[in-house]
Amino acid sequence: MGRSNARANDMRTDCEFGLCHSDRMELRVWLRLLACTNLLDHELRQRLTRTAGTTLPRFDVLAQLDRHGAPVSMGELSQRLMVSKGNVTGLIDRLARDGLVARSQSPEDRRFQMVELTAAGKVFFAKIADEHRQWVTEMMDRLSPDEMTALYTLLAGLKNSVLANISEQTPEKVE
Amino acid sequence: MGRSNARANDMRTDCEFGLCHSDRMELRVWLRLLACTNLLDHELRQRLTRTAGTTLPRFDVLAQLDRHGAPVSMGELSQRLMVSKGNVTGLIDRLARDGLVARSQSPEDRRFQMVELTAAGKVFFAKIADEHRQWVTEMMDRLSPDEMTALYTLLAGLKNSVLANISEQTPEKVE
DNA sequence: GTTGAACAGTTTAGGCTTAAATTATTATCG
DNA sequence: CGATAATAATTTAAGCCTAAACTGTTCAAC
Repeated sequence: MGRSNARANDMRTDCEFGLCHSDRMELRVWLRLLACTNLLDHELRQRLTRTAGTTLPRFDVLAQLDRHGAPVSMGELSQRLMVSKGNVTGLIDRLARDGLVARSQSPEDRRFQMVELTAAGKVFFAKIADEHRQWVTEMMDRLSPDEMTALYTLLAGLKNSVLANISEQTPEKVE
Repeated sequence: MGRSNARANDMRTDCEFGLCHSDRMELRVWLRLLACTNLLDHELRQRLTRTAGTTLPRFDVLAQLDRHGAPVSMGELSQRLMVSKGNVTGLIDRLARDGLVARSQSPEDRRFQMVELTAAGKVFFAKIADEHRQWVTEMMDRLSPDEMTALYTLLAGLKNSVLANISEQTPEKVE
């Protein structure tokens, strides 16, 4: 924040000429990043709905539970999925209603609600997970392995940059 | 995806909990892309809420209206924003309620509802647009200009790849 | 032990989002 | 001209999402 670099200030003055090529680069990258994510996201949601009658948030929950392989608390699910706790409550409500996950109160600490996949949930997830992975692979098939690696690396840098500037803003961030 | 369980516990350090050695590169890129977008997206939403009492969807509507500079129909807004028409109806309802946009029925074809910024809407948008751009620039400040350019180019390739795989019609290519 | 802070989860109110059904208007065609 | 199709927008039902308030439960300090 206070470290907003010299580059940004130089651009402001250049804006008088209406060009600001470098200054607008960040916005361009952001908008293109958003476009890519939204395209993939919307397509994955539609395919999940049409072929499996489910949604991406539900899929993400199932994937987390499948990966972990053991009961997970609501709070940990919330952190892993990067969504609010209230949101998790609703998602688990609906997944439990459909018989795909099961809740159980922790005997050691009765504040904790532990969640895990039911047998039906495991079967269901196994069926759609492979399809999901194929969809993603397919939609990126025009990028070469080198391009994928380069993109992967650059996104790591971007993520670190954002994380650094977020934790500056909110220093009391957990963990 | 069941084969990934062995490494489940190693992944706690990162936000991309879906990652595993056995997964393909495409999935890793997708999850990292999602992580970057979500981080930026969530932060921008929070700052918009805290500093301006507004939201990203509302901001996007205002930006479109500001850019176009003339009354736009609901349907065109829907296309430009890439959201459903019903969604636009609700967004414009709330923005009109707050006095930031104005509706008017087209005299030539009474099916059309034309929307434009009010004077208050223009003032409001001008105030937050600059802040928004600074936030984005700031959060990407750890990437060099070369890295930004490389990322911008790679994302164009990704966008084209996705577009090619989701659309039967020939998509307009981005640079 | 009692009290109060900290924590896990739920509830609530409001907004965002979509697909599908509906309404109102315009265009087409026989 | 009149029936019908197409179009623009809204409404509806359901789910996703958050912040903030609230309910229990545990724990620590007195």
